[in-house]
Amino acid sequence: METLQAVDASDTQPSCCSAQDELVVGDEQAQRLAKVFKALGDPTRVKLLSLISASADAEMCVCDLTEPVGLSQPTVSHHMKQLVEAGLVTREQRGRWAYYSPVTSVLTEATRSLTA
Amino acid sequence: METLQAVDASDTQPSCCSAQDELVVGDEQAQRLAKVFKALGDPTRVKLLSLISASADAEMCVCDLTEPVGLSQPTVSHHMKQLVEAGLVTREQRGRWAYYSPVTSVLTEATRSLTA
DNA sequence: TTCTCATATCGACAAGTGTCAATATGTGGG
DNA sequence: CCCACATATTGACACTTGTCGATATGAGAA
Repeated sequence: METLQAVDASDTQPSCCSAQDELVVGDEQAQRLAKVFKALGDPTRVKLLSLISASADAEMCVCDLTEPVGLSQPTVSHHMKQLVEAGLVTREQRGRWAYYSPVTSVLTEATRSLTA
Repeated sequence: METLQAVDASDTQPSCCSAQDELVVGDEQAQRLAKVFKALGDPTRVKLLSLISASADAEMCVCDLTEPVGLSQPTVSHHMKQLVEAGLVTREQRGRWAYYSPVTSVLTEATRSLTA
């Protein structure tokens, strides 16, 4: 099984203040940023992240997400995995349920890397 | 030929203050947001947008973009078209050259729609 | 008009993606 | 232990996407 290499916020702009400070993003950073944006390049995943962020305690399990998006449980699980791998949400197993929480900093930092 | 329906900034969060104010994005908004993020879901397009934004006058033609990304001219032209259709850049024909300028508000507003 | 050059479009191909049904994994309860 | 249930993985399928070479379009120059 491969490790889920999540992208944390600080990793989104790694060499922002290094000696070789370039205005243009490098190859590696472009790939990391694209990974984040790509995870939100599907309407279903946009809706899923929105649902999680809008929930009262910003936590939801898959069972709560399946019905709003109108897709099968395996499909929702698949989408959530991509959001986790992009670092946009975190997954916590509690009992039989998996709870997801948003990590807003990843998206805001990625956006800042392209608009600064 | 189909029209290039670009997404402008104000259209990114249309019903933000309407009577039926929902915290969760609707189907149409999810599609519009996904279209913006999807355009940045490729490392090449991330780099292209970064190149344009970093240029002195924030303007570049295709001929200047082909070499930095190391791809063929048709491929760069194809990527630029997607950025234009997503509303992330604008295209202006001046003489024989096509100049592209960044529209940062589209990305920032899209991000705000998911992090507010 | 004709030539040149910058860009866009077309056609084709390999690779990736979203979706589901079926199945596997793992967690708590009895 | 075995059962029930929530979630993840697998296999398969249609569809999309990134890329290129070849060609078309369009704008200035001669």
